[in-house]
Amino acid sequence: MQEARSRRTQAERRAETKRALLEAARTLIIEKGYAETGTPEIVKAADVTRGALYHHFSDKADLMRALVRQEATAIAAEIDAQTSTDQTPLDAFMAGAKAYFSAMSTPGRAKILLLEGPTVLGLDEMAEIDRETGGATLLEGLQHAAGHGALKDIPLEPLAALLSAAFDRAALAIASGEDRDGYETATRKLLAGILV
Amino acid sequence: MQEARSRRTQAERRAETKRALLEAARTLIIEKGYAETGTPEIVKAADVTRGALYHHFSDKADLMRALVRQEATAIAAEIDAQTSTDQTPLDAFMAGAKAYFSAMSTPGRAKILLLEGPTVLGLDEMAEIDRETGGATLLEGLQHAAGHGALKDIPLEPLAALLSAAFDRAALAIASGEDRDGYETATRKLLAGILV
DNA sequence: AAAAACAACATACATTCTGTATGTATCTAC
DNA sequence: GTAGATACATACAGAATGTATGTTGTTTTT
Repeated sequence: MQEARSRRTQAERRAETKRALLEAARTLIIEKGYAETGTPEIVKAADVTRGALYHHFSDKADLMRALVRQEATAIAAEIDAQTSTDQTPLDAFMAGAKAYFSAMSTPGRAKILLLEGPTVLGLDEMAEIDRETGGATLLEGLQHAAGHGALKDIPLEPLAALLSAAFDRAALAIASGEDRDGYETATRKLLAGILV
Repeated sequence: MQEARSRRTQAERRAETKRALLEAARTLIIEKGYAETGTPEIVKAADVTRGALYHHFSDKADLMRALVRQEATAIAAEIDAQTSTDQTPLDAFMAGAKAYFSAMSTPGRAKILLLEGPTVLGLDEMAEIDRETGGATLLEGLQHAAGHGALKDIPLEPLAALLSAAFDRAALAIASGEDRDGYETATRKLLAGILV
């Protein structure tokens, strides 16, 4: 006869184990960084064994990959939820920027997505994850604004890359507790300059 | 009686060993990344032993620190050498940006200073190295421009951080072989917008 | 110029991590 | 209820890091 605890479906076991691993990895990696966090430590915090980890993820980097995807998806969802009705292009961009700053302020997210992620997975894969989870919004916004006559003679893809980097930097600063108003003002002025 | 090869002064031995270690580490870390490059591999390429490495550097990260300092110093020197007579603020900034892009195009530098460095040493220490090697130029330029009436109502330190991030992103793209003209044009437009 | 002192290495070792291989328990399908 | 698959556990091999200790080369002292 089985204990009452037992009788979980495979899908449930799977999901619960992966969840526990991701949560443990998230906490530890945010606290100490990817390289300084060993798999023995992760599985101990998750209360599973290394066997479970390597059953669900091909290696340690693959666990990090899942973590990055999880955070990227969460950010995209939060931003989508805040996308209000369009105003002027400038206001629309600023609304997006503010939503991004807020979403990135969830403790540890900036570290995972902007610091550890790129070195562990590489820039190319990070860019692809960004694309898949809906990160092309900025370029689309610029193209939309360009369609209405603005941004003459500015190559849009490089511009989108520059602005994206600036937003990331602002998000990192704000998430680190630096002057939020200052960064938002500077961001607005930067955007206002090119949107004429 | 000693061989002709012998009779090196301590300072010479020291300098030569450190040079060999830094060169080997540089090549390997650029090629495979910091985490994937082991100290056994580094000392083999440098033709010394791990004992020498740990005699001159407190640990592997300390070797990376020296490498980052070396590249940061080299970049600062290259930019200083190219600083021409001042034109308009916009032209002065663009001259600085172009010099930065060129200096960062030395193969591998962008990877060391913009990718591996921040994760190994942390953002705070990278910022300090930047400061020591003369990286405050951008903020000083903005303050100078602000003294002549421009940049009204824009907090300068956040703005400098945003522009610095944009420049880094451009440098990384250009060093990766992407469209240089496009990034320079976008950079100029971004600067022109705030310099009125 | 020999000896003592010191700096620059070299070697050996203990610990820890990663990934794999193999074994066991739990669940599903028939 | 039994066969097969899936989820997990345990054991192991290889490699890397940092330290402790030994050795060689250089400078200093007398």
